[in-house]
Amino acid sequence: MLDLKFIRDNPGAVRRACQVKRHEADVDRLLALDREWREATARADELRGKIKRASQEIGGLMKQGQRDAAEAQKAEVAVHKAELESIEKAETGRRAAMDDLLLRIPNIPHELVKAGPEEEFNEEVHRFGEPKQFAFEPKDHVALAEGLGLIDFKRGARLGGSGFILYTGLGARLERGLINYMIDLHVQRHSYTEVSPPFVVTRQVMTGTGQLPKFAEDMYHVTEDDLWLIPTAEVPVTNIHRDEILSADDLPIKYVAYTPCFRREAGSYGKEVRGLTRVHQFDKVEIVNFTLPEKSWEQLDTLRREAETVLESLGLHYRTVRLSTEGMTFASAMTYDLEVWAPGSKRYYEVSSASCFTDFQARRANIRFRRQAEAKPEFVHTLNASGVALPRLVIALLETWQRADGTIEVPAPLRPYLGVDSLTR
RNA sequence: GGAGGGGUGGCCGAGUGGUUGAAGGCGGCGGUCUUGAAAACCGUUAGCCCGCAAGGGCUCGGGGGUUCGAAUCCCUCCCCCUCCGCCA
Repeated sequence: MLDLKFIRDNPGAVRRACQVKRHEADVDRLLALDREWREATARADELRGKIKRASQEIGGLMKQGQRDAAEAQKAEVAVHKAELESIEKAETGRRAAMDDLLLRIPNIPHELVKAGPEEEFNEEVHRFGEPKQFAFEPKDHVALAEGLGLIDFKRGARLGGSGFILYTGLGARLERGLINYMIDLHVQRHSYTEVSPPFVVTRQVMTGTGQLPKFAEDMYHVTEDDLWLIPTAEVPVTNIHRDEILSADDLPIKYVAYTPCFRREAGSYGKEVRGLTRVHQFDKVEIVNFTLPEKSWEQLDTLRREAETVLESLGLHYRTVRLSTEGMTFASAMTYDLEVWAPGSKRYYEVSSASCFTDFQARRANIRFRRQAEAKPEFVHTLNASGVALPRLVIALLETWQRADGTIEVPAPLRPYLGVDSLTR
């Protein structure tokens, strides 16, 4: 969330952010409530002070045995308390309304981010390799995976319904091998600390990273316990340091985590749902950073490169685009998407989003740091990137490394993880 | 799931109704001493909200209640520990 003080001082910038990101948020109502709330608070504080002092006096009077004087004071306190209670009642409701509005205001985009729809204003910033040319007509991943017995789409759907995948044989091993390969790469080459978090989290944690309250319908919810299945490892991993004050010496903190991700994808039926392109449960390796505020933009570039390394090491052609305001998520200030080329499908697929959230998540989750021992705590900046999401990586991998006979060459770095040089029947 | 114990400041730990935002210790910071360091000694050391400021208010796991007054009493929820049961 944004700093309420910032919103007071820059309502124009906030309204503009809502507009260009296409998020409805009632800034004017928030500001009106804020004004009333501050007034009420001042009066309430005054009354509390009076009651506090009077109570202390009563204590003294009682000790001296001056009962009558004490009773008189009590009567006075009762009057103040009555007023205080009525103010507090209104205040509680107002505060709740304010918090709710505040949590629904999106982060402010960085100046470099272009305002407008994605198709027009996304901006390519980097490109690696070229679309691979074949001497034969390349198949798409569904044909390849079914031909080699890597995935059983039909039986997967039998288990979880459409959008749930059953990997079989080498397909299952490919999944596991890719996870291990990517985690090892980030740990060994990029100095990440590996963590393995819960896949189900509380409401509070979902609010910390910005999924709640706005996006409840996108997630699987265990109502009995009010627990939520994570849509990305970003959620538990960013919240590791919730309500903590870190030391500047600890920063940057870099975590890598494998988790499955669960997404209801309500309302997106019929769109891009063939094979592995859009599924309800998928595996992902995620990288998360906590940084000093002044280092976060530089860190975003590093983070993006770290994600790109995965694709490059596997010999996949991709392009990196900076998303326009309408493509970015609610909490992000700047996002790069990595889009990998899938020659059988003849199109690019998004396999990673690298985002800087500035202090937006840190403020919600109350993650702070101190520059020196006696310094005031400040909010850290949080960033994350997929490093990388599996299903679409598998699409690109199968389609890129396919041979004319329908078998798949395993890229060299992956061979130790699979124990084979090629995927065959 | 059942029984019991417990959650206090960066950490340990005292505190069972009255000026306690909280003793004491450790740690941190500043200083004295020292060629330097250590030791010793002195001082200092929570966060949040409102306010230009002066200042005021809130916070002892969360919420609610009793009371003139609650870290201290009551209710409720959460978390941790021990034992029993169940179980991968």
